[in-house]
Amino acid sequence: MADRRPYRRESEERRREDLIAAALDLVAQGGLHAATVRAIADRAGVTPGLIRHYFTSKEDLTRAAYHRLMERMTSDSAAVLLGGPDDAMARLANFVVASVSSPVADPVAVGLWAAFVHDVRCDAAMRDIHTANYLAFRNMLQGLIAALPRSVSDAQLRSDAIACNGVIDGLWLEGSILPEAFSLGEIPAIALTSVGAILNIDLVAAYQPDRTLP
Amino acid sequence: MADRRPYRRESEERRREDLIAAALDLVAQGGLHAATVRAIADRAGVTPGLIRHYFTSKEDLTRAAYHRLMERMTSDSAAVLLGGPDDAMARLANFVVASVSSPVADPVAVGLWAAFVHDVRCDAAMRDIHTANYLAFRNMLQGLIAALPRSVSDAQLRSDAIACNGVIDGLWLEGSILPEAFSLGEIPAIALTSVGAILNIDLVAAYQPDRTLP
DNA sequence: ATTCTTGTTATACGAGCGTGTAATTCGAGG
DNA sequence: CCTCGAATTACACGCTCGTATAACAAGAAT
Repeated sequence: MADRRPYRRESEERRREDLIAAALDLVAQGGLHAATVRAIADRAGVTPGLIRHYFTSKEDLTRAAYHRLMERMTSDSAAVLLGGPDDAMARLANFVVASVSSPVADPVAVGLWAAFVHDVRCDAAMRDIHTANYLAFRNMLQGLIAALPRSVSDAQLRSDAIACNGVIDGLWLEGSILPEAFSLGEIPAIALTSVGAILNIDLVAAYQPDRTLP
Repeated sequence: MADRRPYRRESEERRREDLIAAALDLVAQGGLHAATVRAIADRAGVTPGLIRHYFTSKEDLTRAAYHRLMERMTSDSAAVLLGGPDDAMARLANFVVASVSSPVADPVAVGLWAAFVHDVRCDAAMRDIHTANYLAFRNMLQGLIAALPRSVSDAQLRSDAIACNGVIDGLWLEGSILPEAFSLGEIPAIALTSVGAILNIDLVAAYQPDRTLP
């Protein structure tokens, strides 16, 4: 037998990582139907058979990819809290702005996220992944709200967090799907004003953009 | 040849209608990949070939289905305005509640909507459909806000509409994807409070549920 | 050097996809 | 009642899908 394709052995972690990244790239670019086993393997630089060596089925890979996506989105939002100001209002304001700005808010990210929504509804494992990450995000937000110099009941705190999460998600969605419908900085400004109105504080004045970046 | 399937001739409008409804049903139930030409034809009670007689391609049918879906969602929200109270605040309150309640807010509807998001990003025709319907909804909301007894600038009115639309969309999304995470009536109540806070009015008191229904 | 494990490639299979094209049969107009 | 256009069915084609399985080779162990 002539020329068989040469290859290098890699760690399981590395291979799973590459396959997941390839799958997410393809879904982002061409939707769910573009992420076929052959295309994923090709982009990851391996042959299709290898996918079934690391994932029991394509569905298994899909779940892993969704898990990774949600992790990335939550951590991108949380990143802004590290090294930021200490003031509670400023921290909340920065978090709100980051959540409706790039890279969290991004046409590709929304398309990617939407591709999995149907499965979240129908697949229990997918729903668990979603629930955990949704609550993680909301609790992060609730923690920031709780740190504000106000005194409200626990029930009120929960309602405030849901409401603020709602307006952030809604603006994230609209700004990402239809970016050309809004002027530059319009969505972040509206997000600050709205969250401020819901919590009855002046978030616009509290916003402290990161001056360590150009 | 023996037994060929009997059939009745129907109007073009009726056939297109049935095929679109069948496609939407299938996407809602099993995602985009479940809406194959064969499955659509089967559900519509015809044979696959007929689809290409009324639509130039499957993509053409997909666009028509998305158009129909968006129409339905907007008109479901608008329906609450007909025959409702005359008071501007009450009209807005009812509209807000309807937008985050069944049938507008519904797990199936969200799954259906999400299935098309990727195409909206990549297909110009799909994006046009989306833009038109998004703006129609937002303008309807803006009209309700403009009718309130307040005096604000046009720019402020636009910002208010975007913000209210954002919180409505966000709550619609979260309540529909994860209904079990909220208690009964929690989402509508939060929607009223939030929109009221953004507009600085008491929407909760203004809400007048339709008493003609049981 | 040689062996052995197993990560990796190669290849095949059946099912289902969207799409063309020809054969039928419905039902309206004469 | 007959005719005839066209709505509808029937069928085949080429392709791609996810999966199964066998052959191979890389690299650590000896």
